[in-house]
Amino acid sequence: MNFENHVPIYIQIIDLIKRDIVLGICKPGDKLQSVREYALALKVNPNTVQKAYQEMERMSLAFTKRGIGRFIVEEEAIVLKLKHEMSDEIAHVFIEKMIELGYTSDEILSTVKKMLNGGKK
Amino acid sequence: MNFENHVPIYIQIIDLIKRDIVLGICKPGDKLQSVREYALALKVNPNTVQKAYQEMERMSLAFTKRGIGRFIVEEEAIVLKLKHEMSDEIAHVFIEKMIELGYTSDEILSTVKKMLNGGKK
Amino acid sequence: MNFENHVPIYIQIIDLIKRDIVLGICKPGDKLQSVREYALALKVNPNTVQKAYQEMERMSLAFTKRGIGRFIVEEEAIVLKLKHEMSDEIAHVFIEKMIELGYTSDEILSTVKKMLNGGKK
Amino acid sequence: MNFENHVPIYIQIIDLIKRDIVLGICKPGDKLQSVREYALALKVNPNTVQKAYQEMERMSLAFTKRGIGRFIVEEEAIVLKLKHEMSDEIAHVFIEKMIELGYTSDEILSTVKKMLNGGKK
DNA sequence: GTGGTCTAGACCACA
DNA sequence: GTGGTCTAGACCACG
Repeated sequence: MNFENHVPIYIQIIDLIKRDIVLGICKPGDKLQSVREYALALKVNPNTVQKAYQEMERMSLAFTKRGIGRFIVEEEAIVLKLKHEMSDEIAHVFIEKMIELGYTSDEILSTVKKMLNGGKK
Repeated sequence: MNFENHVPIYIQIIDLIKRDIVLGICKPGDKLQSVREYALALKVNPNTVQKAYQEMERMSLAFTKRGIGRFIVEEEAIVLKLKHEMSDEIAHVFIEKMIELGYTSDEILSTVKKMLNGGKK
Repeated sequence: MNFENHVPIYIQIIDLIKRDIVLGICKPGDKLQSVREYALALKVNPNTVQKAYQEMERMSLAFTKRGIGRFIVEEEAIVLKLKHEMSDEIAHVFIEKMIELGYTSDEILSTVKKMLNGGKK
Repeated sequence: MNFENHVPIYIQIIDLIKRDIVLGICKPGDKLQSVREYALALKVNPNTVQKAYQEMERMSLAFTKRGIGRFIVEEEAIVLKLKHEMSDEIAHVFIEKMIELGYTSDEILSTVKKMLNGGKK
C-alpha cells in the first residue's frame, strides 16, 4: 500500500485485487482473505479493507456468504471483462490527454513506440 | 469544470491553463485573468482559482507583479518543455499500467492503434 | 434459502416451517427432520438449523423429546393461530408503511386491488 | 432513530430522508444537512450519517458539491418515482407473503379493508 | 471463525 | 465551513 499518494487506500486495495484477478493470481469463485487477515497483511485498519470489499460487491466483483466469507464472483468471463475494461479506460484517458495537448495520431503512436523501446523507466 | 470526478478543481484549472499555453492560446509573458474574473467565468470559488495560481507560481509557471497582476513566465522554452513534460508523464503512466495488467509491448501498440482508428471522441 | 438478502437464514428456516404448518404440509404433532438431515437438505450449516429449532421452541412452536427428536407442538389450534398471527402482523406492517408514505385508505385499497389483478408472480 | 431493532441506523436514516422527500418536506435540489449537523441532531456518530449519505449517492438520490455540501438530486420526477417505488415494493412484499400463507385474493382484500376500518393499531 | 455496524476521534483537501 | 478517509476498538448476529 502506498500511504503517500492521494489515492484512497481502499481504492488501492481494490485495484490490487483486480490486478490479481486479471493476472490469474486469484480466480473466479476463490475465497478472498477475511477482512481481518487481509488488514493484518496490508497493515491497514480492518475497516479499510471492509470498505474495499463492500465496494467490490457493489461493482459485482465479489459477494458475501454470511458467516463464511467473501468470494470473487463465479463468472469466468469476469477476468477478460475486467482486463478489457481496465485497459480500455487507461488507453482512452491516455489518448484523450495527448490529443488535448495537440498531438496527432502519428505523434502519439511514435511516442508510444519510442517509450516501449526505451525500455526502462 | 467537472465537479463530479475526484480531480481537485484547482488542478483542473491548472491543466486548463497549461493546455492553453501548449496550444498557444496564451503565450509566455501574457497576463492571466484576475482571480475574480476567472472565478466568475469558471463559476468557481475565488479561493479555488487563487490556489491554482499559487500552485502555478510554485511550479514556476507564473509570477506576480504586485499591484499589476499575474503573468505567465516569460521564458519561450516553457511551451515545448511543458508539452514534453506532460506528454512524457502521460505516456509513461499509460505504459506502466498496461504492463501491470500483463500486456506485452505489441499488445499495447495494437491497442493504441485500434483506439486511434476507432476515433470516437 | 436466500443467502443474498439480509434476512437471517435461521429466520428464513422458521418461516419455511411455519408456512408448511399453515398450509397443512406438516401437522401438529409431526416430527421435524433432524438437524443434520434438514441442514443437508437445505445446504446450510447444521448450527443454523439448530438455532432455528431452538428459536421455535422458545416460541412454543416445537418441543424436544429427548433421544427421540423434535416435534411440532400438538395443539391443533396452532394452525389457525399461526395463520392469523402472521397475516395480522404482515397486514399491519403493510398498512402502517403505506400511511407513512402519505397514502389514504382509498389509495391503499386500490393499490392492493391493482396488484392482485396485475397478478404477476 | 430506533437503536433497539436490528435495522441498521444508516438505513433508517435513508428511509427517513426518503420519506421526507415523498412527503414534500424536502424538495429536489435542496441541500441536505451537513454530516456533522445531522449527526448531532440524530445523536449518532457522523460516520453513520456519512454512510447513509454515500449510500444515497449510490442510489442517485443525492450528490456532492465538493466543499459546499450535499444536495438532493435535482430531478423533480424523483418524488413520484420514489413514492411509487417504495409503495410498490411494500405492497408487493405484503401480497406475496399473504399468498404464501394460503390466502386468496378476496381474503387479502377483505383483511385490508377490515384493518383500514378498524383504524387504530 | 466470519462479516456488519457503530462510536470516538483524528487528519486532510477543498471551497 | 464542507465532505472523504482512516484508525482503533468495540459489539453483534451468523455459521
